[in-house]
Amino acid sequence: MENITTPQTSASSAKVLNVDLQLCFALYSASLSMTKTYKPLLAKLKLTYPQYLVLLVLWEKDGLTVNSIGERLFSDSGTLTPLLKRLEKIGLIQRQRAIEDERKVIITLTEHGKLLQTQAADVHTQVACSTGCTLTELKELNSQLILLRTSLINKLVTP
Amino acid sequence: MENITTPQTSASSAKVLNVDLQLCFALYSASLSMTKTYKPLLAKLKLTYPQYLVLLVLWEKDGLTVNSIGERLFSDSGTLTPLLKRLEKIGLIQRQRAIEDERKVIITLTEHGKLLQTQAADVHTQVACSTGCTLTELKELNSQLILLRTSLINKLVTP
DNA sequence: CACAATTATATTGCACACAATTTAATTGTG
DNA sequence: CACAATTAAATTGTGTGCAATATAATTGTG
Repeated sequence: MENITTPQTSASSAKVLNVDLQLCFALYSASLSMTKTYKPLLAKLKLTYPQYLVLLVLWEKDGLTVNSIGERLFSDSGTLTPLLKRLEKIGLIQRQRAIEDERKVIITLTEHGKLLQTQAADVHTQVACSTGCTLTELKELNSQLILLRTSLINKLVTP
Repeated sequence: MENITTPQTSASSAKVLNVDLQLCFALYSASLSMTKTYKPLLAKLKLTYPQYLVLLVLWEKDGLTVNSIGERLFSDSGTLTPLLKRLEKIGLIQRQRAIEDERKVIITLTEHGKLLQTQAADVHTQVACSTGCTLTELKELNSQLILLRTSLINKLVTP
């Protein structure tokens, strides 16, 4: 689309414009496409993708606080509180204040919530197939995105 | 985190679970981080990232219909109509029905909207720097994400 | 030309994402 | 111990993202 003649040192030149711009959009649109791919599969379990992420965290380690879940998923109480209330409403989790520190809310899976893990197992596989990527590709892309995310988050806190 | 012993043919094994799971989440969280990186930069221009994307499209080619913009950005009227109304409200674009086909709404940049392009030029560069990637890396990641997106979208229409 | 089908946008409703503020509990300090 | 500071969630408000539906204009067909 445009010819980049900048040397391969760092992405600081004005010529970078379109490349980085394209990357951001590629990231943004690929992420939305991924969510759309998950949607019909998760709909069978009556879940949204963010709700599914919370369950993944809880299936790995149950009884976490809202904050711990938020740290794992890079989101805060403004997002999590209403989401968790919905998960509670459909009977997948329980929310209860910690006895030793009543500021904390402990999230626990119900039996139904635990059982859902088995049904959800297929979901991953189907999405992985839809990516059309090999395992190696998935793993490489994964590492690159994690590096990118780390870089972006670090620049956020210390600009 | 877990040992994958599946051969490198396709991502269809049950062992894939956590890897693809990580990729989807890496994509999701990297995309959100990117938006957060843009946020303070775009706030100076009183823009959100999706609004900025619409302007990018219009700066490239003005006078498009809602649909054309939607095709470019992979989004529909449900998202675009309110977004475009906000851009109109802050005086960056104009919305007017096409005279030859009154179902269509033509989006045109105002003078203010055109002038904003200059001020927005810095934004790309700053975000590119925050990625901590070289140009080569940005370009490669970009291509991979486009491939991934294409694959996902194709699987969506023909499952 | 009437009228069903199609097309383009708008509307509605729900679920995030996130900044900013509030509330309530706990901790630290004099 | 009182009280300011801190911490953990919840709340509020704005802006998407998207499915489903509605509305209005245009096109295709008999």
